Amino acid sequence: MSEVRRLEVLRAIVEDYVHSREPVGSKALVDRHSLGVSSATIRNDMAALEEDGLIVAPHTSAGRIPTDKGYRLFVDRISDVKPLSAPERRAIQKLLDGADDLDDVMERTVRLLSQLTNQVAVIQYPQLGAAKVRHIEFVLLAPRRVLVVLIADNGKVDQHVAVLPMDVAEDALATLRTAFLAALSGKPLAGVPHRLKASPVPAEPAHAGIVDELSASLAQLAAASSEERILMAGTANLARSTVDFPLSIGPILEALEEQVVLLQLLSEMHQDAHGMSVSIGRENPYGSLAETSVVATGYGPGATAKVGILGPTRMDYPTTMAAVRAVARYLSRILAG
Amino acid sequence: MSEVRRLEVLRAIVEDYVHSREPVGSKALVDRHSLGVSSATIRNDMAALEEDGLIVAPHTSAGRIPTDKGYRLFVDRISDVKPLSAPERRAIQKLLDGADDLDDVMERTVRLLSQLTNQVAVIQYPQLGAAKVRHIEFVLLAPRRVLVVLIADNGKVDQHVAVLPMDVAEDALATLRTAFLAALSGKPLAGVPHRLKASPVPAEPAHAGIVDELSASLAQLAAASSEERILMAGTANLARSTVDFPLSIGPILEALEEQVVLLQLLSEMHQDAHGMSVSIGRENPYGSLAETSVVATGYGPGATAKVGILGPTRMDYPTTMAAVRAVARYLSRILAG
DNA sequence: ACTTAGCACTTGGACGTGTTGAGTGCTAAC
DNA sequence: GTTAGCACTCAACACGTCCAAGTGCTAAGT
Repeated sequence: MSEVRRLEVLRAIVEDYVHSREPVGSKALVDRHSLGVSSATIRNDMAALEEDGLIVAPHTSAGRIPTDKGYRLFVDRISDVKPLSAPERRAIQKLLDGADDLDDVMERTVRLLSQLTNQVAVIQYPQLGAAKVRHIEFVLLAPRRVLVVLIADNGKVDQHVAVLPMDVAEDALATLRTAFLAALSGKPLAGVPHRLKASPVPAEPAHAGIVDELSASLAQLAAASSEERILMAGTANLARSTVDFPLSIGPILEALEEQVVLLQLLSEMHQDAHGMSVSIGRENPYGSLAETSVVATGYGPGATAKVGILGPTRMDYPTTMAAVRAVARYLSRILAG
Repeated sequence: MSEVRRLEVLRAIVEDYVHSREPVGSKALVDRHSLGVSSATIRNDMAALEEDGLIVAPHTSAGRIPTDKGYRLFVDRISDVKPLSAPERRAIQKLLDGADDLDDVMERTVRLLSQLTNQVAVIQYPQLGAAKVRHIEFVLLAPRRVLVVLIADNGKVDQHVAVLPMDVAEDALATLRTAFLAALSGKPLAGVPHRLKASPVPAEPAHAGIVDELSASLAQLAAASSEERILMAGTANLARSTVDFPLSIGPILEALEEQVVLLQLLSEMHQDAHGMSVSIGRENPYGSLAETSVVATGYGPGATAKVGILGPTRMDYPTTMAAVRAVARYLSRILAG
């Protein structure tokens, strides 16, 4: 019983099952693939594969379907990534080159990826802990309300309305801005809260309350800005892929809305040799995503932020992985340029 | 055959059907409601209601369910809005009072409303065409890349990266900023593109290309900023409400991702005497939302922006309308304060 | 030591049939 | 205008039968 043929059989089962969505039997296999042996031999191989926990039969007289473990072996050892078609590559390039804003890039990327894979696409904003303070702006909205704007050197802008304990003049505010800017400009966002606490910005006693309030706002902004965010697209694709299993769509949508779970999931995934992260079915610890696989990869400087897709365990891994990888590469290029 | 009893029967049918999700027959009606007449009489009334197109029978030997027209009559003439419970009111107040940012307010509102109604909640950002330019900022990111930030007086901030045709010094940029600010400060966002075109900001010949580029960026920003945006939450609720009709969820999710459709829909709805807008089933022109009703109302200054929910035609209109109205009122109060 | 043909066995799904119960419309009496 | 009574319809359910796909096993073949 040759070892390599057994893997070949597993590959055939995975490919057929992904394609047909139906358990695949020994007869069907020898018909569709030229394995050079009879169905009886295949049956023996299948029994061995089942013994190893790589495939299961839903019921006695049905064909086999891959288990999570089977998919895992398939992804790790059997499948070869198939490159994208030329038109697909052109589409990626064309769409992403048209973007200007960071927000725009993120949005286009996630839409593109969801269309390319027919799955739900998610993208994590570049992690900003390493980003530095580029600019600070105070804008007087009303006598005691100041819009505090913090601009990071990677183009991300966040704002927050601070309510002051007393009135403040425009020019006093401008002076304060200069002081804050001198203290923080070029410093990493992540260190802002600590820095403000350790060495407060000096101020006339009359303005102490104001400075405190502004410091608090800036600290909060810096924290919020280095907090991670997620964008997603293609949730409608869920409906198609779970059409035969409509119960499961609710929990998945919930998990998607709960960004914390997604962030956790993305950050916990460990990359393989090629920098791709794949989590299959119950490999992830979230019950509501038990039937769901995630294919992701890092992008951008240091490949710290993740971009990827989320779909049913029964998915076309080679093609999906190719799409995710290609998009991430273009994306990194765009962000670097 | 009394006219008022016929409406009473319609009301009973709507209420029972919304509650049970099953066609309701004459016998069940007299059991659950004390109408004071026999089932045979109800049958006559039902026949009349069906004649009027207010209810239909899915098949010969089944009970009746309301038509869109039936729901319409129910909403317009029969139902009375039931006030929210005290705990619900407290929850609204507590949650919304904790918000600071405009973005934060929007997000909290939409989450709250989706939880309150168990439906998909949507909210349209306050329309910004009437907002005015509060502040402009140019931030040099790289030799020829300038982050253009436009701050409106309602607290909304938008940014865009402009790529200049030549290098520019920090101080020259500061001078330009002052010039732009002088020209645009306090002017309505909507008028910015035209204003820049009609009377361009003066510049030394050497900076002409730069000024053009910055003008274009600002014009684009102003246009994008007065463009309408939508936030939504609770899509997972769709799964529950369409559990017996899983085919329909896909198109609805698509429509939700296509913000243009939603904006169109919200803006086209006409308000009733109480300021509420209700669109029932096929009353809206979008095929994919044929089974979907929308309950919305305006909020904020002038009640121009809309907030509301979206759910199956078979929904509890009185309760839903009460929740939407209450949230919109609190929201208006918050934004005004 | 593998491979293969053959065969008995299992079983979900498709199909046909009968039964039931909720619900209707109609008619005739009140 | 209301009601009791009745014949009728039809989806839903429960069975029973049949069939095709698929399996595991055994014995023979290379």
